[in-house]
This record gives sequence, C-alpha cells and structure tokens, in this order.
Amino acid sequence: MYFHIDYNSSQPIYQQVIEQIKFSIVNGGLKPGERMPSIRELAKTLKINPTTAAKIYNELAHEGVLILRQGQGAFVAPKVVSLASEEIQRIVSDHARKMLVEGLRFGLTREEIDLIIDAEYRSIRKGEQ
Amino acid sequence: MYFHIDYNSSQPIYQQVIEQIKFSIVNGGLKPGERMPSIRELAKTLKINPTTAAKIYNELAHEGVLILRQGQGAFVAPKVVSLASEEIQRIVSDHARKMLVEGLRFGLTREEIDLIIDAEYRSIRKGEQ
DNA sequence: AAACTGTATGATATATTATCATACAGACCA
DNA sequence: TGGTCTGTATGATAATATATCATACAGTTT
Repeated sequence: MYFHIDYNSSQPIYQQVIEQIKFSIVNGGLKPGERMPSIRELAKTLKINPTTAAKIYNELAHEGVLILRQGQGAFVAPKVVSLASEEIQRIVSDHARKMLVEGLRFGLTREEIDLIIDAEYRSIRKGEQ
Repeated sequence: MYFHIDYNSSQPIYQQVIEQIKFSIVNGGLKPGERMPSIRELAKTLKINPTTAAKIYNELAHEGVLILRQGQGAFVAPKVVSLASEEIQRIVSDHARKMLVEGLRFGLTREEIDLIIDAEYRSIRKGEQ
C-alpha cells in the first residue's frame, strides 16, 4: 500500500489520500476486512499531521468505506454501503459531465475520450487478479 | 443563457459558474465570438458579488475560454487555446479515473457506467444542432 | 502494566471563498 | 463634450476550509 502526496497540488492532502484509498479498494490492492495502518502510522508514513490522518479515516468511515474500531484499528469495510441508485447515478453523471466537457473543449472526439477511459479502466483492473 | 447556483453546495459558487459556462460553450449554447453579460450584469442576475463575477471571468480568460476587453465586454474566445496533448490527456484521465472509481465502488459495471456516459454525452450534444 | 488502538479538545496559522465599497480607465453614443 | 456603459484595481472585512501542534481520554491486546 503506497500513497503519493503532491504537497503543491491545489487539491487538499486529505482529499488526495481519500481518493487513493478508494482507488486501491476498487483496484483490489486493499481487500474488504483488511487492516489499514493506524492513524498515527499513516501520519508518520505520509509525513502529515495525525489530525489530518484522523480526518481522512473519519471521512472514509462516514462514507462507509472504512470501519474504525477504538483500540483495534481501521479496516476496509466488508462491502460498500449502497446508496439509492439515483444518488449513485447523480455522482457518476457529475463526474462524466466534467470529463466530457473538458475533453470536448480541447477538441477531443468522443472516440478519443473513450480510449482514455479504456486506458484508465484497464489501469484500475490491472491490480485485480 | 441560464445558470443555476446551488448556494448550499460544497462546491464554490465561482467554480459552479465556470463549469456551466464551459458546458454551454461545448454544448453550443454559447458560440465563439458571442458577447457574454457584463461582470455587473452577471453579478446582478446570479445575485452574487461583482468581485466574484470578475473572478469567474478572469479565471476563464486565463484559461483562454473568454476574452475580456475593457470598455467593450466579455466574449467567448474564437477558439480554444490548445494545451500540450499530454496535459489534455492528464486532465481527462484524472476525471475519468475519479468517475470510474466512484462508479465501481458502488457496484456499477463497466457497461452501466458507459450508459451513464452516453446519456451525458447526448445531453451535451443535444443543444448543438 | 505497557503499548498499541481510535477519540476528543483547544489553540494556532494560512489559504480560500465571498462580500462590500470605492475608484480608475477604456469604449461607445447622444 | 458628457454620460454611461465596459473591464480593472485596491483595500477592508468575514466566514470557512485546510493543516498543524499539543495534550488527554478511553478501548484492545499482549
């Protein structure tokens, strides 16, 4: 499990890490039930403040991605808490729209965008088997 | 030209408007060369501060989406300033990854995600002809 | 008991977001 | 020329978000 932080990014550290943890779970690098590094461990590894590390885990626990047990540690949730399908649809549509608008305004064709999506999909699935 | 602002969104107002202006351009609702409402007009219409409206236009001008002419107004740029193809690739890949991770972690299949992308694509192209 | 877990609190610092008021300067038109 | 529309600039203010720091509490495991 390796996370990379860009300290110069406009995106906050805690959001970068949240994204990468979600990615690893979808990717298969993190399995349901698996133990995560402790808050203090994560903070030390990433050279961030324990408060920031706690914020990351709390946010992920709130989203149902992690389960936190006092005294025991943080664990990947056994399965994703399901939202209403309209809510899921809304979230994915939102990302899709942003992606398409950026791609199209730079002159990419639908086919070129599809190729990029394909590449990302394979990059996610690469770690699965 | 109609923009909708969610004042309770966690996303800043100025980012919401920037997105919607980019969408309208890709969508064809705003044509290259077309005159935009003035900063003061936009502020009044959207019930936001002129400073915030100016920030929106300045950001879009900086991205090459709009052209600002003192005394004349704001105009949709004749054509998009092109970035290096690696930069475009990076931007679109980034959005694609976020979209796929969110979709997959809620149990959507690749096919279901493709359907959502299709729907969004058609929704963008709807205003074109 | 010791050493690890997550949890909680309060203080501090910086950046972002947004508003408000005022003024300057270029473009256009009567 | 004068008035009115443009974008531009500046300084002040306020709320929120982001991140750090230190300290303490409480549950689990050995």
